[in-house]
Amino acid sequence: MAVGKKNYQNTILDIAEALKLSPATISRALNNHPYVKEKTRNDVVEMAAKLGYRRNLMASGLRSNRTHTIGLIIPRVSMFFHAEVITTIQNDLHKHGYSLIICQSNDSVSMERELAETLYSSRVDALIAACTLQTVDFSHFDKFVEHGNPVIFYDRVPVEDYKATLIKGDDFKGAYLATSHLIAAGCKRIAHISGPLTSNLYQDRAAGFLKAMEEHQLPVNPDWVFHQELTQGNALFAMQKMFTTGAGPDGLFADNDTSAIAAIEYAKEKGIIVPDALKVAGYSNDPRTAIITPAITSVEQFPSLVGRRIVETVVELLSNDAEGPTYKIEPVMIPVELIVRKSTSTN
Amino acid sequence: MAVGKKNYQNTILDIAEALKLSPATISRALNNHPYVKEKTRNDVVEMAAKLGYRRNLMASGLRSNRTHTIGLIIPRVSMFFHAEVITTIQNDLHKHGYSLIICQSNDSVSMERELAETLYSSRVDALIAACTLQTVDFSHFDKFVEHGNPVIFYDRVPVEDYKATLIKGDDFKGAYLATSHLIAAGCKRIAHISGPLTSNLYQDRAAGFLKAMEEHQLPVNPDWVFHQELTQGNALFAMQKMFTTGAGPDGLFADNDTSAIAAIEYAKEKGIIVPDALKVAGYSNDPRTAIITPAITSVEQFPSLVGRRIVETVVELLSNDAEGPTYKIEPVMIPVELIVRKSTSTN
DNA sequence: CTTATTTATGCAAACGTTTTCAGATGATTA
DNA sequence: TAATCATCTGAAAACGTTTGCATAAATAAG
Repeated sequence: MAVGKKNYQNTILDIAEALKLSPATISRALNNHPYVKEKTRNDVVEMAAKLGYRRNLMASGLRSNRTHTIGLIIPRVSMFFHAEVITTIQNDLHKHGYSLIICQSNDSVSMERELAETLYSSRVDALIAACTLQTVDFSHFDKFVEHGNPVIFYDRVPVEDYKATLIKGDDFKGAYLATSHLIAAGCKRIAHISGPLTSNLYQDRAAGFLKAMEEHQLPVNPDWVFHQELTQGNALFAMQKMFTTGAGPDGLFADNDTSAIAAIEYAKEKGIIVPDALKVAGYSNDPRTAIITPAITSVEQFPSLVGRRIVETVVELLSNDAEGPTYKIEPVMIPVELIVRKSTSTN
Repeated sequence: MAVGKKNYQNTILDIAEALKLSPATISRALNNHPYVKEKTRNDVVEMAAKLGYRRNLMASGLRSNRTHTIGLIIPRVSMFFHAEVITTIQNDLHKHGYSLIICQSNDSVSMERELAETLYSSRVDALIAACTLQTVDFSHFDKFVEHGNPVIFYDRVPVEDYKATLIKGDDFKGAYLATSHLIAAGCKRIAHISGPLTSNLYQDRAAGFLKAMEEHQLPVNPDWVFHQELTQGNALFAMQKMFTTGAGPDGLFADNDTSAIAAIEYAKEKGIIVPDALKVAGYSNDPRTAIITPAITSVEQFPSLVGRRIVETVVELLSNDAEGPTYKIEPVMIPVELIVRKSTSTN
């Protein structure tokens, strides 16, 4: 049940001693400093490998003020969109020699604050954040900005001006496309299950929805517009509310796929035929939308493109070694695309 | 487009100066050292808050040889099982004051090696790893073991003896339960879509499958046992192979849900009625199994329990500050449970 | 052949903590 | 009152790198 702990360290000094060189030269050799003889460099690299040397990032970070580590704060890793984004971010960052510390806020603002503090303690070179839906105060990110560390917001971004880079999907357009599509498919009485308006995401989607309705002079029934946390339970509740009193809607635009799926399941149970009696469109193109019967029309957000853009931005901002800008003024926009499936078909 | 970079640091020395104390006292106050006066401690904490001080983890880690950071290597974050495990690990570790560095190997052995090196460079206090299916050589983890850092393997674990802690699901039982259930539901000709036998996971599941078949004296058709990467494409290919020549199987046990889902979709397309003509069971209880029609019987692996056990183990091993054991000899077993759904129903 | 320049190395001081050791203060006991 | 002990604090040395400055060796220019 027990085993002893060896504690030998292979440091730069061990290599120096073995080669009768100074630690400074070893450091330079390993960092590809130009002023080090070819042969010396080879010797050093060889000896390092032989001794199993691995740079101590704490020592090097402490001295050089760069950790080659990026922090990431997200609401949950398990959401499809975020999982995809993370994957791309991590892979791409790795190519550039950066590590990633991933933290989940569980959609709690206080946790988000704590995590920001922790990541600051780790002195990450930059911070990537998809904030909580409730985050309206962004002061916990100030320290990074003041310290000159790039901060990149994506998905859920601050509305006010902030010295950070924004990377956002075209939520207005996504909602507009989905709603217009429902209208084109013949829907006249369209409901909207929206997220809370504290987040820019849902503000934009609500605007896109309204714009499409307005353009086709369709009335918006206020009893059919829900601003709520986008959970399965809430969606079922909304469906119940709409379908137990009088004629329900003939079209539904849901701000996420979990809600759309719940709606479909409610409809199935109540014998409401989708898409004949009710057409449904969701958001995010979660893989589940393709599997359920009927498959659900949804808005693709290109998560891996989001991830790629994020890394591009981070790397660019960090390469401005000394005195470059620490953020981009113009937000980076990611396109959206409507993926049409059975749930909105007309025959 | 540009913004200047401020570079003030709030260090322990700033607090010391402001309070006319020595840095040593500040450090002790912040670390709850017993020998520091109540009032002093309060003053320090207050001033630290006022100055927005945050401990520099690199400096502290360098000195104290503890980073309070744990490394995690997994094949992919986007797989449901892993996403759940991660979530729990991260949340629970955070409660104990540890951060988590998550790395994806993308199921590539060479990437896994690289990541292990990187995490060693970061001098994480412990390493948690779910290895690649192809990982048979575990030497890249040796450094951690030699250095006295706990290594915890889960899901995919080394078969040979290794000075690390193993946390594994009861794969044998899971496969046995699923197969027995198919047999009880009347299946006589059962196929098995298995993963590659390089991994203990699939060895155990294969054994469980065979055991159940044997117990009921059912013959195993070698043409209906596939050892392959568990992708959608491979599963479709397997289905095609089984159903284009002669009478296909009347039962299928798939080692993951992606394969089970692909099988259902193949069956739907070819007009093979599930569960009447073919019963299907999967593994992992992916949320998609509950949504697809028919819903799929699958083996629940309790990912969040896995995560909880992992953290318990890590914390315990790390609390043996100086000279405790660095691993547990007995593997920690996580139970499984068969979740029965429509895809195996008898009427 | 000297002098300037480039290339290659070493010395030593940082980086911000923690921790050992010793010293100071105050309380308690002989 | 002196001696003992527990409680507090400070000085200084680490931890393993990187890097500015100085110097040495090799090369180029005058």
